[in-house]
Amino acid sequence: MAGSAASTSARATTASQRERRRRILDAAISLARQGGYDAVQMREVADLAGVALGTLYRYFPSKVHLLAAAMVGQLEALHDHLLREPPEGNDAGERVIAVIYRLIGALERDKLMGDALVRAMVVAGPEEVEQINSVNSSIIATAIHGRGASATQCDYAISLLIGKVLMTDLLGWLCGRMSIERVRASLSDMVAVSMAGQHVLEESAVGARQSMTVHPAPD
Amino acid sequence: MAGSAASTSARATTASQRERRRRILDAAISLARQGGYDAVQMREVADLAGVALGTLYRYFPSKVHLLAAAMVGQLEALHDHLLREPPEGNDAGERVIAVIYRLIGALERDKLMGDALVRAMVVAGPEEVEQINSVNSSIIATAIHGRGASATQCDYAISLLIGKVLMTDLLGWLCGRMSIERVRASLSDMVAVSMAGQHVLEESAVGARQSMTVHPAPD
DNA sequence: GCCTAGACTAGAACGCGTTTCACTTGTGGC
DNA sequence: GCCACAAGTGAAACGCGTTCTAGTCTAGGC
Repeated sequence: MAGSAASTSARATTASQRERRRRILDAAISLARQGGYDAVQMREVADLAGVALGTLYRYFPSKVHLLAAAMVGQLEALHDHLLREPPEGNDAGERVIAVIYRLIGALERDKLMGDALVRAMVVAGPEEVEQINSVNSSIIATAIHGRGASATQCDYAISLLIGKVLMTDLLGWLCGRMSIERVRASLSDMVAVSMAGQHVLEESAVGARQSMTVHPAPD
Repeated sequence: MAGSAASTSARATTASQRERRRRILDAAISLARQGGYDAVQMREVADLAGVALGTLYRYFPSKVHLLAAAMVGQLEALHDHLLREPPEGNDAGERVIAVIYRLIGALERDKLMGDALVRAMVVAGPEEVEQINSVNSSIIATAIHGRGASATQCDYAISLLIGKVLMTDLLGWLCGRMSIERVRASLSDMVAVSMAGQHVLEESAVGARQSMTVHPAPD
């Protein structure tokens, strides 16, 4: 959904292959949900999905790839959800906070899965992270400009920065070194500072990052 | 800092034990320098340090602990260096950028070691990260207020945020998903935005710290 | 001196991600 | 029908972090 078909289409050709791929991802999510990163063991995933270990590795070349793909799916689901029920708030800051809190809430409800996904993404390779960042940033950018207006490059640069702090804080929380309150506080600070300071990026045209492709807004 | 010995003293009692500990850390750094995270293999470290594997694990309960301890040492060395030759710059932003660029330069010169240290710290536990963040943030905070003035809570909150973006970007660079130019650009953005927007934290009495009062969780 | 406790050593063993291999299955082209 | 080749299977094997075991060395108390 939300263009996910396009992002994962390069591989699966046969219907049964798409089906296998889905079963594998489901198995991974299921294991993640009940035991976090460590519980997602490749042999277990293969068993649960009903495929051989070698097949699992043919579909996902490593555990990190597997979890990154799972994360993309989850984020796209969140994005869909947000598009259907846009965040409320009068200014950009409020909307961004609303979105972030919704995401944190989701992770709190499913902390173990969050653990698996975030820990995987930290060590993921360029392509996976690019995909994830792309969804991630368009979520935040969408919140910044609200519905209707289109995201500027500045919006995107800001949302990248916020996304980085978000990721670090989530990781800190999941690894047990930050309380959820401190995560919320840190992100409130970050959003407040960003909103207050973002004008400097507009002026200086520093935000011209060409390699960033904004996730296409689906309908 | 110069008193770095104090921060690691809790353990070693005998002189020979301090000596062993130092040999182990040296071995780890040496291996890291020549092959990055993956080259720091516990058996190799033990061999190179001339201790048994069990002994290595008695000193450092895991590879991550070992590398985190090594990182603290390196950061303290950098901090020492910075205290001796403070960063130049007329305003806080320039000084922070100067410090960050110096750090990036050091890592560029020794990329493999950076890889080992940063990747370890990402998954390190609370205590280790606390130590590292502490040094890290005081480096940035020192740069913000320049020599003489004392760091405010706001300075500290800002330096925490910058440190998070810094860590994420370094990780992105070391994992090959960001060019060094993009790292520099991202951090320039971050520092610019922070300096332009930090006043909002001063006003709001730095709600940032322990508890969060402002936004009720939406959803 | 001897004795005990704890530190050190050498090395085997375990767990899990990953790779490899020999074999079977199924699917499109003749 | 048949062939060939990619995809899937099952299981063994490898690498490295980590743990465990059995034996040795060393320092302090009697």
